[in-house]
Amino acid sequence: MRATVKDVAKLAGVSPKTVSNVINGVVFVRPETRARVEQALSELDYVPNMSARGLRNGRSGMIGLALPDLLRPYSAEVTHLVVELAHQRGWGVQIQQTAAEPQREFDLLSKARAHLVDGLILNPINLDDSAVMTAGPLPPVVLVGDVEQDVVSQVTIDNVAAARDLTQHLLDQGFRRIAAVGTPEPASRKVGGSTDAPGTAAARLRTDGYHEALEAAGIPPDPELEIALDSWSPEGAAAATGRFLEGHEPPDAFFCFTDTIAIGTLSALWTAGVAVPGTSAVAGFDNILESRFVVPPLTTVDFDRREFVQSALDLLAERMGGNDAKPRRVVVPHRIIPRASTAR
Amino acid sequence: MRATVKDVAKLAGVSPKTVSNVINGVVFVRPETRARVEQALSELDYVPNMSARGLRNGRSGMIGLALPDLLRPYSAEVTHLVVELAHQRGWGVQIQQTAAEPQREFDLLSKARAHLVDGLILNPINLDDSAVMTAGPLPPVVLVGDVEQDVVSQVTIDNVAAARDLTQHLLDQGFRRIAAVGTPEPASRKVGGSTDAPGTAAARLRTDGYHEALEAAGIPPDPELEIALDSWSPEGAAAATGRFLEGHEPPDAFFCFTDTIAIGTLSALWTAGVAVPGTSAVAGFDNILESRFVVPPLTTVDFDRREFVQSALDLLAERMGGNDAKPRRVVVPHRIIPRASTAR
DNA sequence: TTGAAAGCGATACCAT
DNA sequence: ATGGTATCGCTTTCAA
Repeated sequence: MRATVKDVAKLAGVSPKTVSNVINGVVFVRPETRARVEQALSELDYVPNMSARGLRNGRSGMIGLALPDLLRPYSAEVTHLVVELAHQRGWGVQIQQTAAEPQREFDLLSKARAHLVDGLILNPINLDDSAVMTAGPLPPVVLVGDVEQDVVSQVTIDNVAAARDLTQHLLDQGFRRIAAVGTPEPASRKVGGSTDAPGTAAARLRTDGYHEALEAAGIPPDPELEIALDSWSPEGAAAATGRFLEGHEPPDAFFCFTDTIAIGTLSALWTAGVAVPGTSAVAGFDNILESRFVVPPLTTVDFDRREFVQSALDLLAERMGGNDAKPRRVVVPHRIIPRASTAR
Repeated sequence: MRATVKDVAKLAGVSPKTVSNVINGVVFVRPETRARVEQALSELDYVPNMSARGLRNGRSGMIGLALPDLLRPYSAEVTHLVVELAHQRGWGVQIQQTAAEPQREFDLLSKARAHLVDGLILNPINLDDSAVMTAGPLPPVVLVGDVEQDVVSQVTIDNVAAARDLTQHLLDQGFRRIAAVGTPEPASRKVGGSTDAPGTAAARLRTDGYHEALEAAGIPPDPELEIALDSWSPEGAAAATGRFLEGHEPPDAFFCFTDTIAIGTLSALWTAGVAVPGTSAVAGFDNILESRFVVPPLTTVDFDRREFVQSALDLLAERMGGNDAKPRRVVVPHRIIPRASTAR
């Protein structure tokens, strides 16, 4: 059986309270008492029982992280940073994937209220389905990503501006016929009751920015050049781009709504024998680690992911501190990284 | 204040025990009693306190997952599967990254003994530093990956055979001068006290397989063709491959010890203007999702990741079930996926 | 500064 | 089938 504070107290000849004081190091303990307790602590190889501590304190020392799809390199980068930066604050991270069923978000909310996690970082697919819009008291929650709301704190980038800037970069390169890959399903094709494809909120905002830039350049958006995807994956992008190329001349450029999509599009173009750069250009979004190393290196939208995650944790800490101030919204700046994939 | 079993019991006019019985649904409860309790449950929006339950039951319903580096697409795939398959068993997943400091493995072990997690899936970098080799009783642990041990259960692939098979594939394609990227630092270059580079155990085993295949073909391994890396990353691989190309003619083929490495090597070859396939071939290891979509599509070693993770969870469940049988070892089969990157 | 005792919330044993 | 009660391990009043 594992040692408890009582065992330690008995061995050290003190009371459980004193042991607790030593462990938590808040009040002053006489050095010799402290030494005796520490001796007993290590002698018995004492490990505190977190469940008991959590029950007593009402805090678990863990936060939850809910991402739509853990499979993507982007998710890996976010997870990596959340784990590292949360660790610095002494928090553990429980991870959850929500794309499979929106229900999962509610599960996590429940777990939060069940005191299994003290707070939540949530990347909702779209706000309508999101559990945060539910009635009732919320645990500390911070949203990352694209949905529009002011119920809880949020960290995001300006998707519309970023998409506009990237499209502008393509226009500046002299490209006129610019396809967008990852746009939302056209309304006409939406079937009632079906779940939206992943990334819907981002898809809409990025499409808006793309349209704005085109229109500002006097180019009417062409629905034929908007390629919707079942999923924001290389598979989906390669398949959709391949089908597109069967029915259309290669456009001057493809604006892919994530780098992961761009990898699929590049693959389809390679298969079809379309030169990149040369015949078509390709740009992505997110600046994942791999995008510098794909062939050709990928022009993309970058933002400081560490700052992004750090902000999320700051906001969460604010909430967890019992701060009832108005939810805050942090917008992390972005910039275009031009690389060979959009060279002329 | 949130409702407790007591509150529910009072409202339903029953005892806490009955409420517990209804919630956990083990023993029979009279339908009308059950109905009253369920009514009260939802009326008070009851959420069980996991800390309390954990304290009482000695189980938290969570498992820990410790990977060296969460940043890699491979880690993302493993994490994705662990979360999904653990969810099916009703387990939550707490995630930890260990490459930064080996210390972290001990932290997780501690957390396990602190009953914050009921079991652990550990991918140790190398066994020497691993916390599982420490003395003392271990919580339920399953190792995934490459180290040789028989202290705890383990799921792995046959790295030596896989590397041999892949090298043989390259030989079969007619390549003779085959470089390996990701080999362990030569012993002479190891500085005392410095931490091993990530993936050391795998690096050694894959190097062994590579050597075996070469020797079987009558080709003496050439240390000049063994390219060590600081880290198994695209950056590291691109830099090392670039340096290699400055001093050497391009070899017939590069055997990269992960797909992530291969992406970096492909990038460096592209930058140097070396045709792939054509002048050099490139092969990877792991068959990450992206490898089918890189340019050119990457020959690699595949194994069923779902089976891999499912086995790990099976083994863990065995341990967590209090089974004290001998640790088991599951070897998941592998196969070579030939793609364009090693075409002649 | 330290000790004694109560209590966090859920569950299991022992009754009935 | 259900109720009373002790208990898990820790922290925190309240006293001394």
